[in-house]
Amino acid sequence: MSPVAATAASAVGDAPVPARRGRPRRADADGAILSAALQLLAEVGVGGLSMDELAQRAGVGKATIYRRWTSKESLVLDALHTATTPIPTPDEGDLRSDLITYTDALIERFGAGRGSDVLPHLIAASCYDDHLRASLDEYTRARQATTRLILGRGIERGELPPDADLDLLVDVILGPFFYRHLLTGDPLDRDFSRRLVDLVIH
Amino acid sequence: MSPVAATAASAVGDAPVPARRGRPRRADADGAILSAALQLLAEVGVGGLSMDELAQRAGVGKATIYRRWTSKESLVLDALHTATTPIPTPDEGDLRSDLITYTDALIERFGAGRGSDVLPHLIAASCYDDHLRASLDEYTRARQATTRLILGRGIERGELPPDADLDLLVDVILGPFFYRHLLTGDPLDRDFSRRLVDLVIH
Amino acid sequence: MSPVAATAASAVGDAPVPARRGRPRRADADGAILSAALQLLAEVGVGGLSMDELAQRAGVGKATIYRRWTSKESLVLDALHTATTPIPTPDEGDLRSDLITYTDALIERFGAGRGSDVLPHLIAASCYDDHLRASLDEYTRARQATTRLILGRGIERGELPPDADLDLLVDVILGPFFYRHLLTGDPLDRDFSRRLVDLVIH
Amino acid sequence: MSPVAATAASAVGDAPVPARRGRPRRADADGAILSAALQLLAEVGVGGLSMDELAQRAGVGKATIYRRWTSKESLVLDALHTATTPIPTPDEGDLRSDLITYTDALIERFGAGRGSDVLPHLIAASCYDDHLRASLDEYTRARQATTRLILGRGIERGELPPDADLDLLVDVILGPFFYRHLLTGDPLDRDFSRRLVDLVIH
DNA sequence: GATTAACCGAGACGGTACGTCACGTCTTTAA
DNA sequence: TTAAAGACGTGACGTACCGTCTCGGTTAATC
Repeated sequence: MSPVAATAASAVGDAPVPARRGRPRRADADGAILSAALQLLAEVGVGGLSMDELAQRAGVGKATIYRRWTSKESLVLDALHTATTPIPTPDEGDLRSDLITYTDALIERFGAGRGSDVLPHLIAASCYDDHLRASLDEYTRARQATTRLILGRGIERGELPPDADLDLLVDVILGPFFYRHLLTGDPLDRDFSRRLVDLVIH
Repeated sequence: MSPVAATAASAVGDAPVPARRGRPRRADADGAILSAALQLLAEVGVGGLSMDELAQRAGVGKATIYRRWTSKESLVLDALHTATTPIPTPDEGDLRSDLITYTDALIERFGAGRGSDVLPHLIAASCYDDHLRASLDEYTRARQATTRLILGRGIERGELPPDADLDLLVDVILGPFFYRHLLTGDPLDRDFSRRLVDLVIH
Repeated sequence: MSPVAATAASAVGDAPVPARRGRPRRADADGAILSAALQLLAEVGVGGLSMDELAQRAGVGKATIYRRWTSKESLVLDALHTATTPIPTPDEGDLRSDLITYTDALIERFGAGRGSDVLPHLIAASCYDDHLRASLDEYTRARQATTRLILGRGIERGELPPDADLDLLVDVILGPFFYRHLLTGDPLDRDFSRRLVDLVIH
Repeated sequence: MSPVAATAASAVGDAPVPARRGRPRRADADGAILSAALQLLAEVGVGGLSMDELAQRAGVGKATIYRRWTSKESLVLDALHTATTPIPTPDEGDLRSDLITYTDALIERFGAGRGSDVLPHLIAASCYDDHLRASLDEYTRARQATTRLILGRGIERGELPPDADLDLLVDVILGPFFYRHLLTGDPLDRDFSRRLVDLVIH
């Protein structure tokens, strides 16, 4: 989730200044808040992160936080976003290699937060918060799109039959990762990703 | 999770009676608490379930609850357990039928709690509570065992190769269900389970 | 006891304004709390006064109360203070008259709270709470000072010998009142005060 | 307060045994409870004395305590009683000496419990508990009776006028002690008792 | 000897109040 | 107008005691 109602002068061109009146928003507040949030996340997890503590660490008023994010969780999601470089879509000319490269990257990402309460907490919170649900969905959709892109290239290359059920294949590849991460706790390693990929593409 | 410090004569033999001293626990309190919890769960979800309200509805002191469960979530898990008949392991002499029967039952179970915050909440809470984690794992393991049993029969019948990677197949079948339920929100229906099963068993 | 951390410009000079930052304390909350406390005191005494009930009656959060007073008892003392006009120091030009006037006023004050648990409760609580002890002492000292002032004027007028043991006389006059009020329960009436005063000043 | 419903064969004579049926009360339980109470009183005062802790220390069930005393405070009063030898009535043939001897003894008794919350707590509790009030009154009356006896002897010896207001004198002597003990905290020492006695008897 | 009744220690019971914490909002003064 | 500060009302938390009530077991006096 992006900051709410960002000043969004954004676009390159001229934009004769939106003529915002009053004191301008502190430019560095977003950064201060997000990095304080990351620090706290690492220390106490989402469950232990209190907005009072966060505001104090960021040297910011609580209202400033609520002016920019609608909830703790959407802020957390943003914080993670800033700290996370997107996983690139591999394109090595070979379906199996691409899938393995991508799933290995996924594993690494999960591994970093192993034992963390972040994703579980966000999923739980998204039950009550539509904005958060939407933001979380963005990430989910992005991962699906990447996987689907890889699979699509496989079809183009004839590595998969043209009528392959891509929607299903995507879920079959990604589902087991999240299942293990969230529920079984079974190890997510390179061996697992290879066996999974080989199963899916025969 | 079973109530804390269950009488647990447990061990096989006769066990020379633990000779429980003091006033015994009210036998019907567990039931009263659990059914009040189920009622509240249906009304307000896990997030809205307060221990004060629960104690009042169950006609019980708060201490009585905390004496029997270590946390709200382990209680919730217990409540769900009492309200849930286990999904039987189908055995229709045919791998595909068995898998579809089982996954359809899973879907129905998910569907019953659609939009519910229960599973997400339990997963999140299990990050902080080892007992809860263990209890939740029981359920997870039970589903895996059932699936594995179905697949094992398939091997016996020659419907799967004898060296099939059962661990992986189990995750490939169950993973996508939880992935959709927890993350994508995509529909879980009979069509999905058939496509998934057909993919997995060729 | 005054509210904790009172704005307390206090000091003599101009004090360059403490420049209190943040939202100021609700000005009327003290009054609302104190008058709700008085109402509850009259209904249920100190022992029956619960902070939850008090907060609700005052239309205030519990935290707001705890922000301003350290304990129920110091709050009670404050409440009584606001509801109590100080007993004026009589000055009728005659020692006996002054003492009787003052002791009669004391009796009336005691009588108002007859059967009340307020003073006993405050004395007991002051064993654990130094702030409360100090506040309670203020009242005690004020009564002693008034009595001593009356006696001092008596010395000036020659009604008492110049070397009279004022400290002792003060305790001899006030002690029996509290002794009866707290311990014996014997009546505190005008007759008693006259006999006491006559004994003390011969 | 004596133990509730004491077997109370009491009266000297015959009393052909009340023929109590059932198991007799444990003879040593009273002692165990009282001494545990004294120990706890010294450690944490009346306010910090919990019945659970007391029962545990005495190696006794809570019901056993409540069978013998109606309240924590009456038990405390009893405990103090057992630990306290009564102050003897001095009779040295001289009013001043007798009073000073007695008041010095009183001071010593107060001094032992200096800073203690016992008397304040008992006074406060007696506002709600009539039994306790009565028990506490016994002590108060006993002190008054002793003082009055000393003064009466003084009248007999002609050291006080025959029409002296004994009720008042008693309160004038005892009142200041309790006033200082409970309210002012001023020192209670031999000097104080001498000055007080000399003031009262001229 | 069997029965009965009151006691015993242990500890669970329904309650009530506690003081703390975090929430998201509101209200100041300052920039 | 936004900022930092921090007080606000709300409401849940888990704990600590209260005084009562079972339990399974004694320990007498009565039958």
